[in-house]
Amino acid sequence: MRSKSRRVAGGMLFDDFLPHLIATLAHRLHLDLVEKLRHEGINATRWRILAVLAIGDGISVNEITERAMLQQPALSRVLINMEKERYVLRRASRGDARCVEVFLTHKGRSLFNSLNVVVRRRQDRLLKGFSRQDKRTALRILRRLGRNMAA
Amino acid sequence: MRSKSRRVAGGMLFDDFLPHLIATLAHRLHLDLVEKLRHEGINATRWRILAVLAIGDGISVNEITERAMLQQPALSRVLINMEKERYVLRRASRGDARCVEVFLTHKGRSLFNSLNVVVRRRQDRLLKGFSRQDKRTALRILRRLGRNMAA
DNA sequence: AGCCGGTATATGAGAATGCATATAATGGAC
DNA sequence: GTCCATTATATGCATTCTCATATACCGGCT
Repeated sequence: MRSKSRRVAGGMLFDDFLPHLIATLAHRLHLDLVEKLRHEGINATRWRILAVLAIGDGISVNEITERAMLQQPALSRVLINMEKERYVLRRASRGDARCVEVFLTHKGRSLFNSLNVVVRRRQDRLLKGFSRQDKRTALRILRRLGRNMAA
Repeated sequence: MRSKSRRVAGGMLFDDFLPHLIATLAHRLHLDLVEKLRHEGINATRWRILAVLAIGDGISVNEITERAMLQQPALSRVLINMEKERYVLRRASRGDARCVEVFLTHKGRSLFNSLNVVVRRRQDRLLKGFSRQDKRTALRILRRLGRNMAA
């Protein structure tokens, strides 16, 4: 890569833009997802919520907040709306009346499944040209980045 | 990785959540950046704009729209605000009065430079534990993903 | 010159988000 | 039981984003 000495306009070193590259990638990944979902009338936030619930529902708002990396007030409102639209069901916990337990409805689960089909199709495009080996490497690196960030 | 046959709650295949993993990574990258910048009172959108202009300014709003991957109305307003705060300078193009040419002011450029220091410091944490070789690989993969998406 | 389709930017209205704070419920000290 | 610090969720307000549309300007045609 030899980026250390590559220059761009203004005499800045290319390395100075590495953060920009990563930010750009993150934004691209986001836009890619958003575009996939727009036709289905759903946004990235809701999609992450659906995925979290598909992995395991009956969890509290707080729990979803952490798993979907959202802020609690935002999540609270989104869940209320998603309940109005019958994608999820909110129920006060028996044990602790402060907690709201959230469940995927059948409608919500089948939305997630059908979105998954669409999303995976485009995901394939993202990995176009990657050999099996490349994919393994990519996944390993992405996970590692994720872990470093979570730490 | 053998993800093909790994199962999670609800009998779904692990692969079904790959898109979720990628979306999660993108969101994490975004949050990481946002956190880095919050203390400086700036958001991810403005940071990408500063980076684009630092690479080369005197370009039109349209041009920035593409390079920073924003929607034009959003960019228009942000630039107006950034001009009020003296980070950029907007000037009607001499050749084509429809176009607005945008320049970084000295204030804007030094903001970008100081942000870059902060951002790169945390970037290092992101790559903690990566050997020189690993970094090269990571960069290669990130670029490749970016290219595939842009295509 | 005057009209017109096309292009660049701005603006308006509504939804989403972030931050601060209010409400509701818990568990424990007394 | 009652008071209080703590936890879980909801709400208010200001800001930002998205979508649709308006305004301003260009270049070519007549």
